[in-house]
Amino acid sequence: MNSGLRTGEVAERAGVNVQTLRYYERRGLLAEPDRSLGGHRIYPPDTVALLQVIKAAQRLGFTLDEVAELLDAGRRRHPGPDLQQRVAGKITEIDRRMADLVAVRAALAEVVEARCDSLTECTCAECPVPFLTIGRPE
Amino acid sequence: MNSGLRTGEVAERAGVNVQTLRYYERRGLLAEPDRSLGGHRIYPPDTVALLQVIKAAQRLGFTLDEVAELLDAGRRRHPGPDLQQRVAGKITEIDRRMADLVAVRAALAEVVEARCDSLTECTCAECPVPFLTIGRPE
DNA sequence: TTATATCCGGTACCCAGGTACAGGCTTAAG
DNA sequence: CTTAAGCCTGTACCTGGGTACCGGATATAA
Repeated sequence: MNSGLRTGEVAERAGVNVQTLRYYERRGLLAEPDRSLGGHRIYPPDTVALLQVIKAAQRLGFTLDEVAELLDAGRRRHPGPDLQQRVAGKITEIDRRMADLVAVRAALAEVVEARCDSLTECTCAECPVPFLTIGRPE
Repeated sequence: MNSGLRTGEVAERAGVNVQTLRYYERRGLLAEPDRSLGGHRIYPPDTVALLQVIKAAQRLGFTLDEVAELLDAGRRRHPGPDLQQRVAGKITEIDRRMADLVAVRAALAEVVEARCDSLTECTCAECPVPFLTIGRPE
């Protein structure tokens, strides 16, 4: 009787669109759930948490493919250095991104402080197009 | 004789595709340049720098629309608090993003340290699904 | 002058990540 | 039992940010 949520319930609780559930299923992020006799999906309740994990990872710049990989690298036990390695790689990536953000934040803060009037041809001698050198291509 | 670059030159120097120049023109990021008698675009040399600004801004998470706005908010003088305001807004956004990154970095570092074996159901008591609470929806 | 490299505009396509719609079946409440 | 709400599959479409291809015109060097 209890446990088992329908698509609509899962979607609402996780704050995603119903279609998105099916999309994630196709993409391999959500396992195919059991079905009711009539063919309706019945999700285990922790699906909501899983979706939150997915969304969190996504907000942090992982693509859906990466999320999928991470999840199932995690699921097939035997820790393996696999997950460890991926995670380490991601940390490096994050560090790079943070460095970029720090740089741009500084640049933007300068723009504010100096009361710059333009990003491209600011007239205040002190901030010669601060954007130019930021976060250059890898 | 001198000054005035052709699409190919600009593209190469700025490290972008030739098509991208035309695309940016359509999007209003690049002004329509002068043309040769035969109709070929002739760009002022600082276009290369402008493209670098655009690319930098983009890497930092501004959409092309935002970049376009920022650029022409900047171009029409009378500094106005307009640019200042937008920039301040972006700083706030960046702070949020950095906080997220810091959080996830910490979470990932824990995963590594604790030798977690899964992101969703790690067996090591100390790291109960660290991802879950990170960077929640605004 | 003629070959070769570029450029032109227009249109079509690509990828990621969803979202919408149509037409039909299922489920839960009354 | 009826009926509305919800779900099903399949397919089409959307946004953002480009990229590719076409047939034809231009530019430049030998």
